[in-house]
Amino acid sequence: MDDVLLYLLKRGAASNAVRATTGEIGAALNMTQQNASRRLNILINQGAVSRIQDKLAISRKGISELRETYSTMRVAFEEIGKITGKLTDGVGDGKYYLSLPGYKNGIKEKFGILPYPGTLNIRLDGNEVWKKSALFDGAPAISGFKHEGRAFGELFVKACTLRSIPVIAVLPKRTHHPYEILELVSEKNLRKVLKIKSGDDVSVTL
Amino acid sequence: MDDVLLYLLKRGAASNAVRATTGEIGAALNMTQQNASRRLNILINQGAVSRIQDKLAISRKGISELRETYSTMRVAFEEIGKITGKLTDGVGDGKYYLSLPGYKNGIKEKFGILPYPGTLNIRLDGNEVWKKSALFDGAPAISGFKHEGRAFGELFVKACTLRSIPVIAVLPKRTHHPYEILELVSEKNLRKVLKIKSGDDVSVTL
DNA sequence: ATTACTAAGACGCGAGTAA
DNA sequence: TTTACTCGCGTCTTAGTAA
Repeated sequence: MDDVLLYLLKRGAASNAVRATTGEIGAALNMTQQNASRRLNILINQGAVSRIQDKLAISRKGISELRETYSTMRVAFEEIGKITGKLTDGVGDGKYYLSLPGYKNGIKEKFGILPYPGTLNIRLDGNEVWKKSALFDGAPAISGFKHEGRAFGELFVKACTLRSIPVIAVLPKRTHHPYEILELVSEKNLRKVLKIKSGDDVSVTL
Repeated sequence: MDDVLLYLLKRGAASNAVRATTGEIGAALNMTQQNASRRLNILINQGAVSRIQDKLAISRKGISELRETYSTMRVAFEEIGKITGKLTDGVGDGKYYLSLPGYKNGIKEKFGILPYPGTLNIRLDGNEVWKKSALFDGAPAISGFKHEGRAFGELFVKACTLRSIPVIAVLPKRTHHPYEILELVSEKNLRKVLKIKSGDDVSVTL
C-alpha cells in the first residue's frame, strides 16, 4: 500500500479533490518535498490519482486499489474483534471493586452509566487469550486512587458488546486474576438480562 | 504498510501462528524467496512478527501497526460508503423494466426477492455523483436478454441499505438516465414503507 | 525442502537547484 | 510559493549458491 495514496485518502481525497502540496505530503510522511513530488507523479502516471487544477483526487482505480487492502484488513480484524470463552464464576471481588467510588465514578464519567455491582467473568479459550492484550492495547484508563488507606491502581476500560448489549471490558493494570479471564462490567445484571449461566459459551465483540 | 506483514495478516497470522514459507510469501508478493526471507527477518527484528518453531505470528506491535492503517481506511471508506441525495420522481420506466421477466427473474435469482414494480430515484448531490461509479465498481450484473424482438442490456446490481432497509442499487450498462440519478429496487414500496416523498433527503449506505 | 548469505545491479531518496 | 529536474549515495532486490 503506497503511503502517499494512503495519506491522500486520510485527507479525504477520495470524496473530493483536496489541496495538498508536495511539501505538505513530504512533511506528513517524513520525506523530502522532492520525493513526495516524485512519488505523487508516479501515482498520477499509474492513474491512481488525478490532478484537478491545483487539487488532488484519488481516481476510481486508486480507490479500488485501496479498497482491496481495506477488505483484506476488515476480514482479518473482524476475526480478531471477536473473543470467545465460557462464562465462569467470579470470586466476588469484582463486586467489591465496583463498590469503590473511585472506579464506580470513573466509569460513570467515561461511559455515563452506573455499573451493576459485579463483574461478568469469561474464561477465554486457549487460543483467544492473546486477543486480550490486543483488546486493551491503547485503551483508556480510569485513574488510580486511595481509599481507606489502601492504594488502587489504574483500570483499563474498553467498550465492547456481548450479544449486542453494550458492555465494558475492564483490566486492572496490576491484576490478581489469571490472565485468561476477561472481566465485563455493565449497567445491568447481564446474567439475568441475557439469561446466561456459568459454562455457557459467549462471544465479546469489538 | 509493509506488504509482507499484510500478507501474513491475510493468512490469519494475527489470530494464530501459521505456517508460511519464504518461498510462498515471495511467490504471493511477486518477489524472490531471498527477498521475502530478508524482509521477514526485518519484521522479526522490528518485533512486528515472531517465529514460533516453523510458524509465524504477528505480534502485538505488528497488529497495532496494521490496526492504525486500518482505522484510517475505515474512517475514509465509511464516508465513501454513504451516498446522499434527494428523492425524485422517476419517469416511470423503472416500472416497465422491472416488469420484464429477464430483469425480474435475474433479481429473484441473485437476491431471492421479487422486486416491487417501480424504482426509487435519487438525485445525487453534485459532489456525490462520483461515488456512483465506485458503488458499481466490480458489482455483479444480470445478463441481458431479448424480449419481443428488442434487446435489453446488462444490469449492474449492488446490495445497499436505505435507512436500514435492504435495497438493490441498479445501473443499466447502457443507461438512458442522467448520471446523477441513482436507481433503487426493493421488495417493498419504499415510499410507503419509509414514508418518504419527492424532495426528501435520503442516504444510501454501502 | 527451506532458509539465508553474497555480489551486482536497480531503484528510491535527499540535497542542490532551476523554473 | 510550489513543483520537479539532476546527481550521488544508499538501500532494496535479484540471482547464484551455500548450509
